[in-house]
Amino acid sequence: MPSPLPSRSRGPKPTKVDPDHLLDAAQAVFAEEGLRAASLRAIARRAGCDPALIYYHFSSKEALFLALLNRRFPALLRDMARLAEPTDLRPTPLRLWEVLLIYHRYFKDDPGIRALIRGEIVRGAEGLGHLIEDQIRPMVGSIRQIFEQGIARGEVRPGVQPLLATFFLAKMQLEILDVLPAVLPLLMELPPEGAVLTGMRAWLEILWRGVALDASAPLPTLPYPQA
Amino acid sequence: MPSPLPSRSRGPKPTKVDPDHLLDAAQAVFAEEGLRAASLRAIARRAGCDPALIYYHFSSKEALFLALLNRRFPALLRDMARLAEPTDLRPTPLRLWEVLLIYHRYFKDDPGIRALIRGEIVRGAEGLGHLIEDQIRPMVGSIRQIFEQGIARGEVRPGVQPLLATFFLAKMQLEILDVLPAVLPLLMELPPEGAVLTGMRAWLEILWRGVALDASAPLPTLPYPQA
DNA sequence: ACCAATATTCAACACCTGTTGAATTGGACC
DNA sequence: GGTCCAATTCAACAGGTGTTGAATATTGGT
Repeated sequence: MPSPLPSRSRGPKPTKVDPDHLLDAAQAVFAEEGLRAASLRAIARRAGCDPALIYYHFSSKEALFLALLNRRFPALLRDMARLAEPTDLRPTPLRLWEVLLIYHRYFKDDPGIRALIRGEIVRGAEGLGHLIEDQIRPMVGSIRQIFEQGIARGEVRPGVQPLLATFFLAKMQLEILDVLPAVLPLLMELPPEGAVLTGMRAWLEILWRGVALDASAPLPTLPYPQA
Repeated sequence: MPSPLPSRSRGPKPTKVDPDHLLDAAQAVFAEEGLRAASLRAIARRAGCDPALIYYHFSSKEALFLALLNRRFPALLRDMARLAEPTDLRPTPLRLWEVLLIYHRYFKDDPGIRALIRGEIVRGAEGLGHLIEDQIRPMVGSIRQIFEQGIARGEVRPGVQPLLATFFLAKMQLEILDVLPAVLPLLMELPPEGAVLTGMRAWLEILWRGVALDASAPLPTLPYPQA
């Protein structure tokens, strides 16, 4: 008979696929493929479900990505804002090191977001742009304040432009997280695991000597993140 | 009659579409869209011809892109190698400034290649990777030599790792060319035209103070490129 | 035991992609 | 004036993309 032979596989699964699991899969695929090349079918495959299910939980691919951003940024912004409070009287180089550590903490597992910040900003605001800017502007503001306070406290040279210094600090940290582990082993004997921390440390040394009022003053001891 | 009604538009045009014109169009589209998103149809549209014509001159999209690289890199590598010759006894900061200027000269009109260098290296060698590495390795080598000579001449701190310093110098220059003009006007009163040179200058000041043996020594006067 | 809401899949749509083979034309040479 | 080659276009292929509407199981409430 040409009966529509009921396929067994539809309907809810025994264990629900909750949206957070979808976000995990999406993050992984965005990380590997980049924002544009990551396909919903690949994300669905990773999550072990049908592409259409993504549309049950999120209204579009873009919405899925925005949800990904909103899962990560607010906490990052909070940490960054706390660090920039003027009541924090620790030496400026130490606070800048903390900035790098916060970056490291929030971005190390998420090349997808890094790629977005790195690349998509360049192309101008294509839909996502304005929202990213909303997230990035306060972050930039916090770091900038640290530099400004550093000048006011006589630790940073007055000639240094806080905004440019912020740009250098933050941009390079993204490059260190992204590119250094891939490139350093190719060109030198350093193992990839150590590359990031070695790079961060060398970077802060150069940047700090570059902006410090007294370049010959030694760096304070920098706390390393717990492995 | 169902005669095949001879279409008028085939055959050679009055003015040939030479491959170089195709490369120009490809460069423009790669620049705007990025390597992956740039379509052959868009390139053909820009060049005013049919997509199939591209396959008459180049064997594939990848070959087209490689031809683009080969049009730019050799001259860049030559300039960079000449700059790194040990007979060049000018002060190290001035030579580093020349490195930035060479970058500026060769890359300022080609965001496509910059995007490639910035992004595609990260994803590892997917076909293009190895060739890019062949072009980039000698470039990195030249800059590194300048730092090493700087140490030998007592201008650069011995503690500085030449390879990491090279990484910082070169990477940041790409960011300055790409991101700074898009971002600075958003966050500060600087006009976009001045952003690149202002950024380059501030960057060299910080980097040089960061790596110099005597951080209090003034920078030599830096020649600006002719506008 | 029924019913409604929820979570899931299937199949298709329209469109875009790199690529190719055949058809066609213009110009150069003899 | 005929012949050949180089340059160009057309039409199609096979595959991938985001997205949607309908069909279908499962679960929880009453």
